[in-house]
Amino acid sequence: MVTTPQVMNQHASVVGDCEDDCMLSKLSPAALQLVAEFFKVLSESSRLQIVCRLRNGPKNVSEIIELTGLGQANVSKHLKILAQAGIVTREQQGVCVFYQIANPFVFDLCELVCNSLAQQIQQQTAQQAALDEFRQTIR
Amino acid sequence: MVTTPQVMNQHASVVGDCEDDCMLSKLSPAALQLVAEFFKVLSESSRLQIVCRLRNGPKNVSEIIELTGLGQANVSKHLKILAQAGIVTREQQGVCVFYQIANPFVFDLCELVCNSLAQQIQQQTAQQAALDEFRQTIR
DNA sequence: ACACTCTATAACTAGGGAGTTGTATTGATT
DNA sequence: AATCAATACAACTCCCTAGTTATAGAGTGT
Repeated sequence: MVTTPQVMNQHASVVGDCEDDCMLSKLSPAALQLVAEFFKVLSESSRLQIVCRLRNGPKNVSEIIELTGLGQANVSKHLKILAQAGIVTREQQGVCVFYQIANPFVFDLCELVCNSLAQQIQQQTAQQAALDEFRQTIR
Repeated sequence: MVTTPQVMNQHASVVGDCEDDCMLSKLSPAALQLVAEFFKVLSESSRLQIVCRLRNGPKNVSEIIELTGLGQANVSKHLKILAQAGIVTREQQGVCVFYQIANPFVFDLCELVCNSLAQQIQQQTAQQAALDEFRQTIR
């Protein structure tokens, strides 16, 4: 299922067929697809919720179910997707299965997005305030 | 359509109802939803391709269509989604409409993901090499 | 006015994925 | 061995969305 060798080749070709002044503007479709798929894994609030719940240490599935309020089968599917994406790792201990964050850089990603969103909202509210002010001046 | 005021309230409540040792583990559902929606915008390779094409400066729609090979209506829809997410900005010049990256931090996001994926692949190939080596020793 | 180009939008189809329900599997307990 | 609890998986439904086709609108030159 995973096209690892192809990816490596594609990644090598990224440097090769560069016509623009910037290499990143001529990314191979396969590499873009990989990045997009990674973002897709993080693009569901349920999965994001699970990831956040694992922020301060490993948790087993039952704990995740209880913390998130999601259905058992649903959580199981999401954890599989997160594990396949390399975002979490799986470790069985007896009858329980513990999941934990594989690479904490996902929190860097989330923080970057949060900052950007906060900035956007701040700008919007500033514009709103300016509009309100203008509305008063013409009254 | 945009739930800006609610978001602000939710964001304020994030700090409030914190029971864990880490605030981020008790994120409000609304905030998570916003972050997830942002990731969703970047989770389509066509949109990611458009973003990458805009890396070295603004481009009008026709140029984007030509560079990406996507259909005209399709590109128009994607650009609308990107603009609504605040990833690109729109500027009309006569009959042409130029789009450009609103906040270059999206490239930081992509780079972080790329690095992580490259690291994963590297580990996988290392494991593959170890397996091949082992296979030879038992032959 | 007319024709032409560029961009946006509406309507439609097909495919994918989230959530649910039911079931299977695996480890622990008695 | 039997039972119970924890987790995974299969099958199903419903909704969302990417892409396409056709059309509309807006700016430009003749």
